[in-house]
Amino acid sequence: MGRIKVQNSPTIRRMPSYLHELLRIRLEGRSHISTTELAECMGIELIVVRKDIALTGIAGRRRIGYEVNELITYIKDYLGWSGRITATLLGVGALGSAILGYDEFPVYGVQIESVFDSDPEKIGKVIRGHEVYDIATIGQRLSYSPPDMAIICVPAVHAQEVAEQAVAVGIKYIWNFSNITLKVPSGVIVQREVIAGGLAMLTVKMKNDKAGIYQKIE
Amino acid sequence: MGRIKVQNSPTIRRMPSYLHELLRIRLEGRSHISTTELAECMGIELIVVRKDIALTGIAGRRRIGYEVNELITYIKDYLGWSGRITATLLGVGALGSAILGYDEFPVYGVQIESVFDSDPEKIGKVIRGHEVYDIATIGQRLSYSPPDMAIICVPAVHAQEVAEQAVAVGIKYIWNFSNITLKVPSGVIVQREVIAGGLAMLTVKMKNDKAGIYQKIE
DNA sequence: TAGATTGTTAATCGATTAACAATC
DNA sequence: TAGATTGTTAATCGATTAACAATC
Repeated sequence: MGRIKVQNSPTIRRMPSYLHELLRIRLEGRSHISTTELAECMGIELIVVRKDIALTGIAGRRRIGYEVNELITYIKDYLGWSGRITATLLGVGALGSAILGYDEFPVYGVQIESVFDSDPEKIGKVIRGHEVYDIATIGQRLSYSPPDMAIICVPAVHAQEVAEQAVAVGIKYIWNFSNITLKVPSGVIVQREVIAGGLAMLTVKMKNDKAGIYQKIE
Repeated sequence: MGRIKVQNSPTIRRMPSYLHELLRIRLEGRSHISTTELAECMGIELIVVRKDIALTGIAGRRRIGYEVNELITYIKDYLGWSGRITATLLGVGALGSAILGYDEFPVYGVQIESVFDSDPEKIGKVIRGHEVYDIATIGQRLSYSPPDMAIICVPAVHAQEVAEQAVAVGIKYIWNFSNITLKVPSGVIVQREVIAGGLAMLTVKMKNDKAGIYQKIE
């Protein structure tokens, strides 16, 4: 059974918060920000922010700080959020619907392209602008050009089965909102931890076979 | 500005998963479980599970393992989930509604007692069995006997204001689902991190003024 | 007994924190 | 210049991992 280790996971957990704050700061029209100020407005120790920002590899200007746009780019790169991630939502119950309505996904580069459910009441209906497809048709609809990620919001009893279907069509990332640990083949990354207040995905960085935030990979 | 430090936070993050798994195992009618088996079925390293379980202070039986019911009790105690936590839900939009419908809250001892919103369309309506009250009446309704926790699901622009109202009525824990960092008086614990796949609250253990998972306390 | 498991102690590793150098 | 800030190196702390003792 292989495992993946998440490196710098505390830093990775904080990164989305920096990103969120920076996006807010950019909206205010600010062009530069110092770690001093960022630490102050986020309630995090200065040295922590400094170390985290340093990890992105960005160069700052002494006495001035970092260019906001540039820092946003560096953090996105660090998190692997710079490219667009296409996603399919599997299960559009209460939580799935809330996720579908989360209007900051585009900001983070996540684009939900399709929505599936097994409830005949929902199939064919349009929810938040997305037509709901029958989950039984997932192979037929997605295997030609699978999205990067499946967001699993089905009840726990169906989660494993649905995850396997997702893997079968070639999906490589699973964001698992169900209550169970999913067993998927090696190479598929299952993310089970979520940071609310941002609904941020935790980026997974591979390492060797050591401990950390694990997912069983079989 | 004071700060709180979370001790053993990696362990605390894992505890709800153990709890969830144990509840499942108990439903199967099992009376005992070994860390070997628990580690195997959860995909976590044996030694990690062993250390975590040891932290709860439970005594096991060699060659047999731990009594499932007892272990559940010890983990709940460790997390501070043994007593019942009363809660009020502030904001019943898509996410709030999903939270309201989360049927495992009672398992974890969280009891949502009241629901507030500011939308005239929703006030007075009954959503998932709860009458929605006007958020403007929160002081009048809750200050006599405030719940332990406020679950904040209002839009980011209102989150700070709503948090302050919650604090004003005497609420001591805030579970913040909004996108912003809340500024609250010292002594109120704001939890911003959530583990999905369990929607588990992260228990906060106080320590001295060192680093860790912080919340600004002012 | 042998082996599976708990229980405990020590070693290692990595994250946090402190201290200070560099410089605009 | 003085001071604010970045940048860097070292020290400390705590979590993970390894090793092994105890025992049913």
